[in-house]
Amino acid sequence: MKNKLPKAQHLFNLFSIENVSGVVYKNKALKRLIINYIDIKGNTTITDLSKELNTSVPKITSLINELIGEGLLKDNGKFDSTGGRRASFYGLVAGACYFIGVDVKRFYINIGLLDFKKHLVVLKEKIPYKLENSPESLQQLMTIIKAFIKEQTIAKDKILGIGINLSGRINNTTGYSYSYFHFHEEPLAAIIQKEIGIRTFLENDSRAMAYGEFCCGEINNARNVLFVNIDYGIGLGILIDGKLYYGKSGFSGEFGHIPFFDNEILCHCGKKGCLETEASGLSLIRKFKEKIEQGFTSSAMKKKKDINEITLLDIIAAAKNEDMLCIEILAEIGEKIGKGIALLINIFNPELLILGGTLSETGDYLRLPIRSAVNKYSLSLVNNDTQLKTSKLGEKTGVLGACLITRNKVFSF
Amino acid sequence: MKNKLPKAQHLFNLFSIENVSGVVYKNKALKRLIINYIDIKGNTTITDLSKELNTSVPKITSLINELIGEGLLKDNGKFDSTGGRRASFYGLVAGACYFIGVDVKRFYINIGLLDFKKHLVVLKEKIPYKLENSPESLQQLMTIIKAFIKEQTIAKDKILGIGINLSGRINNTTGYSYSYFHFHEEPLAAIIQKEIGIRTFLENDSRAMAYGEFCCGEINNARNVLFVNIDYGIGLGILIDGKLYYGKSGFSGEFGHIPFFDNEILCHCGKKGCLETEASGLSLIRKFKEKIEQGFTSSAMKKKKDINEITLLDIIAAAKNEDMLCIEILAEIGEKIGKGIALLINIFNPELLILGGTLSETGDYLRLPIRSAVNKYSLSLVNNDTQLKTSKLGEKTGVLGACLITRNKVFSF
DNA sequence: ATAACTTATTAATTTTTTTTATTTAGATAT
DNA sequence: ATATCTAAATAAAAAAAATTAATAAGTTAT
Repeated sequence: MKNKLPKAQHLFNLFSIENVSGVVYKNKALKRLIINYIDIKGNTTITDLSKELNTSVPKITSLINELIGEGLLKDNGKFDSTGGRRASFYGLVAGACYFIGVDVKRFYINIGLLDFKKHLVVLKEKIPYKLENSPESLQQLMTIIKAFIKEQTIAKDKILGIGINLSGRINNTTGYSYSYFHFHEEPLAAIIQKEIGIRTFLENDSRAMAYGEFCCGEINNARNVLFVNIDYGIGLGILIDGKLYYGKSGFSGEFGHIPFFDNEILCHCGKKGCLETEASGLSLIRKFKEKIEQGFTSSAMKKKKDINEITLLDIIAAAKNEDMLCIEILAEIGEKIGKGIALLINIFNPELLILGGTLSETGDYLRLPIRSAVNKYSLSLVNNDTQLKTSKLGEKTGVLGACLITRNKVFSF
Repeated sequence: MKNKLPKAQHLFNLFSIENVSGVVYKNKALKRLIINYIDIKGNTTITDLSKELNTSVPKITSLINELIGEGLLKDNGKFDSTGGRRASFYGLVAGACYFIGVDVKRFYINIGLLDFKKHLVVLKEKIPYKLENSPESLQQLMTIIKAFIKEQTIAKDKILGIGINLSGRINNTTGYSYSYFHFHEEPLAAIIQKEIGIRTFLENDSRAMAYGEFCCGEINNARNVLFVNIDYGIGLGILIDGKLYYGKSGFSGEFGHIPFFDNEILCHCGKKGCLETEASGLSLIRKFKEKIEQGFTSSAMKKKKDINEITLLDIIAAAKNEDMLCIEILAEIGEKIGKGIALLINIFNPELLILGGTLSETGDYLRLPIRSAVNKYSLSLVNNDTQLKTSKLGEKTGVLGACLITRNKVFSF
């Protein structure tokens, strides 16, 4: 039994509780709890587990030994003494299994490989790709994923799942995507899974980023966290009591399309007055164009011939280079985003609100107007509770989230 | 042991898991699970519990017998046969303990007594009371509660807790009320508890109503439910996965004070442009006054000399009597509330949204404009998921919620 | 009416788990 | 360096719980 490498099917069986009952069921459940606890706490001792899980030391000992035999845990040496005999501590085996995360952006893809210990062992950023709602674009996406898998040196059957982030309406349970690649009767997740041969899960991009940030960012034990994804659109990931909130069909967090303005700007969702029409990357670009057409100048235009080629990254770069026009528009947009965020704080009273997404990388140019609008527009007793932070994980966030959500799905954590 | 009536302290001990471990802990935990399950399912059989809790039949049998001895459960006869020997079914003992719920409204109080089986055995509606932020008003509230307790014929020590609903910011964990009766260093809940001698918990009114509706209304197994309390103000109770959502300090659901309008109307919270300034009972009354002052007529004014004496109930009554002015204003307000609700639906993608509170009793006059605004302003894919219902529990809602939340607190369900 | 079949309950047996006692390993004080 | 203390790990004993078997109490088909 010893040193037997765990394969995909083997691991699924370890945790599946179908058709089991009685002692077998209880042992499986306990093993899952052990893994879960070590997953959160890192290395742990038998005594600690015994207290935490209200189970006797000998029982924990025997389960731990089984888990070691199954290749999921290992003995990582001894803790420093707490006055008596030193305790062995046990941790997850990093190479027990792997997960792939694919973060699909508008103009590129980030893709990564996560091991069992939640380390992102491979991360490829900004692979050129243009997200379009066409079968060709979907085919291209799958080609990129397959190429990535081929590059990996680990045993392929140790890859237990693929998580893919898309923007728009995604039902994570059924695997349907409604905003992109909705060509067939079959759920998109199933189509991709068939093509690649590994269990595949879809997730809304903002939600995945929220989870990545929650697991790997500085969250100081916060359990109720909002993640605002400020990109071309504006998305929201909601964590309640440490768990992602989906809503009935996984459409929660459509923050960008709340009716917030009394304007006549048509949103790409078909409605008017959406928050996104005046507080998003898209509206930033629209305002930038208007200003340029009015005769204003900006360093962002230096390298471009056509104004339609301007991307968010150009404007961010220009702002960082002290370009006045870009800084001004950012402040304008920030004030409106902040008003929207004030609304969220009033409704959720969260411990932490994280600003993420491409636009959040402009730093203070966006953060300061957001912060002052939040103070202005939310109840002070409520907003005093909320820490406002900017994501520090950058492009990693979405990939991490995709991997971690997949990991949870596979193990039903 | 048999027929020993449970007293308050005895019941607390039954469920407290402090300073216990090992087998004792596990048995207590299992007993709690049994009670919990019967609480939700109603009568249950030993076989059913055994499957549900993954515990052997003999073990469940012995625990059930203990619980019967402790006066919490009783044998309620036999189920109809399912093909073989008929199973005994066990249910809660209604009179095992009681809880008091106090729903404090602006101009009256509703108060009730709930038994262990969640039946509201006593309900006194509309006890005259004027909510003012003064020590006298607090004293009067406590006097009413004490009088109510005195009236009850059950053993006083069977009343395990009192729940009190107040509007405004309430921290249910610490027992502080920030909007009303915030006179002392000590939490308000502790002050009342000391005066009355029974464990006391505070709750935000909308949240309590949400919970009352969730437990006793028609919710069709929905787990993510929003309850919009349309009264003088506009509140929101949020249920996520069947549990009340509080936020960091219990200030979640400040829906009435989201920055939603670009107006100059000063809200009682101190800010401008709150949803409440144009979509609430207060704004309804303000608009009504404006119209009357402009020379419009209404049957609601017939019985009143002073326009300042008009209450929400007057306007509701007039609308039900086909008063055109009131109906028009209701439609106007409904449209705005609906726009606010559209926002909630986009963010929460709930299975169910319940309209409650005094104003919801106007029926279609308010519901129809709300419904059409919801369709107009929320994403159709998202709002297709959401059932919109009007509360049918009426004044009971808040009292039920207060009792049930207290019951959960006492038993840490 | 009786046999055959279901399912619940109870009793007996076996297995599992906890508890308690013992041993091991290291820290600290003398 | 040795005795004393603390805490972990292991072993043995005791208790608890799960199985399995047996019985009870019904229904349904013949």
